[in-house]
Amino acid sequence: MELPKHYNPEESEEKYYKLWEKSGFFNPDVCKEKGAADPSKEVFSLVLPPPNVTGTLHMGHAAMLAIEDIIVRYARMQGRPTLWIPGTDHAAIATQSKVERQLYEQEQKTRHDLGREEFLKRVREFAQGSHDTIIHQIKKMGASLDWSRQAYTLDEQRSSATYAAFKRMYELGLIYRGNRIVNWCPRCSSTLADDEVEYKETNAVLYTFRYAKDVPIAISTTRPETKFGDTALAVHPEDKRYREYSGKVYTINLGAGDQEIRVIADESVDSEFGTGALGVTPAHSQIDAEIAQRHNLPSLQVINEKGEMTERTGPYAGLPVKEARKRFVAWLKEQGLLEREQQIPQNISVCYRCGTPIEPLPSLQWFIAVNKEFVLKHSQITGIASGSQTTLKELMRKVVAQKQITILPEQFEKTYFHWIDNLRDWCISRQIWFGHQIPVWYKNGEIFVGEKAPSPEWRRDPDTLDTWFSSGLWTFSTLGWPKDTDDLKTYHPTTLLETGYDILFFWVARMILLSGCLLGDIPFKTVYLHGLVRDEKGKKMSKSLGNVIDPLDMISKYGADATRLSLIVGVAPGSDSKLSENKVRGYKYFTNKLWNISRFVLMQTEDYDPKATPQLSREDEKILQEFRAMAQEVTRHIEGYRFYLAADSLYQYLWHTFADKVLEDSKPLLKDSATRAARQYVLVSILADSVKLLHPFTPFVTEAIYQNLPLAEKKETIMIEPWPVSI
RNA sequence: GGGCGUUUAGCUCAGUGGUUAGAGCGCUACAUUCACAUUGUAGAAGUCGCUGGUUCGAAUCCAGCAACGCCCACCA
Repeated sequence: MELPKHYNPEESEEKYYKLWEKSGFFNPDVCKEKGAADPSKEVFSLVLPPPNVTGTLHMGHAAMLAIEDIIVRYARMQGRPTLWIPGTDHAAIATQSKVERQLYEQEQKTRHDLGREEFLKRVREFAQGSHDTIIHQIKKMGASLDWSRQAYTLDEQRSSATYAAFKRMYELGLIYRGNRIVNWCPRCSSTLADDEVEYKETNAVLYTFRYAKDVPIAISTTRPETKFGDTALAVHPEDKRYREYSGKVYTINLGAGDQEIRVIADESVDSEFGTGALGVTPAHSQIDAEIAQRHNLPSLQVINEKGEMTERTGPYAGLPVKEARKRFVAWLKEQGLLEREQQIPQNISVCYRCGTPIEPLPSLQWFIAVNKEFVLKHSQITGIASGSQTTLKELMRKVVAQKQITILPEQFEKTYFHWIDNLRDWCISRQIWFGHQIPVWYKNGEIFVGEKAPSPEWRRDPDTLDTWFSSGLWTFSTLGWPKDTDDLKTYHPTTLLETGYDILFFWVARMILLSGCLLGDIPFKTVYLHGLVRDEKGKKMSKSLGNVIDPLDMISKYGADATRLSLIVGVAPGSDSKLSENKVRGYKYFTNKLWNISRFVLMQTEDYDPKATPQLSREDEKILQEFRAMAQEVTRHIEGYRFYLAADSLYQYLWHTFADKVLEDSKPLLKDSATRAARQYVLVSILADSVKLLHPFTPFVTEAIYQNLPLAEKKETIMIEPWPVSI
């Protein structure tokens, strides 16, 4: 059969993805049924990190899909029962803000103008649209996901898992409600978890002033307007300058009534900074709150959830913080209290979603206690016996420290431990509407935890859960938990988690926490982290820079196979990579080269008998041996997650050995009837095994070639061909 | 402030103690009715960041330094 002169990706991609879906082999149950998977072999399971339903997929998603599909197709060709679960994430804050922005741009309305129900309807519509686009894009990449098991963090089953998880952790005493300093985003009007806060370098003014003329110690601050909430003045215990004042109490008036300021000594004060004295504002600073706790100081809230001054601040009440700062500094000057104004660089904390500066506030919120002891009933965790006491932090640390979970590349284990060691309680309540509404009900000071109210008089907590709480259940909520399903027994813990290093804390660590707590087990055995896909200059791709390369664009211009290769080759695990259209084009040339290699072989083997076993020459043997050596090397690279080297070896071999040397040398031998049959055998077998080795990387072109090969026995699809070498 | 990483050809990157350091892209010259011009052949191009050490031998191991990048951290 003769192939067309140039490979046409579009045609193959359309045709073969349909064939694969129809075959059912994406589903391990079908593979077992039809004999394509060996039930006695170790299962391979992987969850797709669910993309956010905030829009469309970018090159980072494409790279993730390429890597995971390589691993999954390889496992499947090993004959292992292989499950890759697809799904999407509702991404609470991200999605809600996106719809809010649209609503404001298009209709100048806020979510409050629509009301909770109507607004949520809009968000759901938007999410559905994004979902459909995303699924289409995933399929375009050739990802071999089991669509029969598709999940969504906010669908019925995942929601009931989320509520069940909350209830169990509440009963274990690990979820509690508390009044604590939280990271408050005034724009989102919601709390944020510690790791949802980012830092931005800015220039700030450091004001040095005295509370009053008779207070002997000046303080320095960049937030003078918070000083109405000060209840102490802290100095270092060793600081000789201030030792004599320790314990004194001053009554001051900053223009909003009397305040008592006690001079205290605390180790946490840096005597080198500013005047070496710190105004303690327990209500608006985490560190001050800790000092206040140690010294039993009262806490006065002077800024509210809207970022305005509270009633307590008298003439300043109702003013936005910036305005209050301006007026208060002017007042300090008038009073002759201001000693110095100084420009300093400062890292301010901002919301990771909208960039608005964070306002630390005391607030009544739900938390997960990471240091609290609890009894782990059934434990599969090394070093923690069933029924023994542990803490979430200990559990998270142990599974990695004892190598029950391996993180690759290894350097990220250090980052992980560093994070665990600094971990504080996780604030999981959010004051937004889109998401899982907290399953807690109130009536006359009583609390009931459950998905449904015991009777109609109970009022539900209006807040929703942090999106990472539900996605943290992903490895088991997708398998049917809290029900004890066959899927859960068969596929959990999952074999591998493959994701970007940027969500190591957000997601990976949370999955370890929640799986450990709720199942007493690890969620996955290995974590493989990939880096960011940047533009050709190494800049982050972003709409505002106009340097975004769209995966669908690349696929339609150069094909999915070329796009996949361009995201794999030259990309070291865990490090960022650079992508240019030129690189994609280069791999398009390769798919075409492969196509023409096949065209040549097929043209030379029209009279080839696949059942014959011709006598091979020494040269023939040598060529086959060289191929086998390469095939083993490729296999070892895949086993070691070195996909960049595996793909490169195949590229080198096929182009510069097989095409440039073997095929060229074969031309005379094919013309000679004495050597023709043996050479045909050599070419067909190397080509057949090569497309199998390449199939995980470039599934479409290899399927197209496979379907045309003159083989004695052929499967329905190359996808279920056994891997041609073992190591 | 703490931690992590990177530094090899113009560009992107391989190469974890052993002969003259490799690939892709780019560049130069030549070829071409041949499976493929989305091609082939040949070629130019590197004091392997710097300094010192270990060794018969170092891009590779060790120490120090430098530049760049990233992560964590509420010097208020």
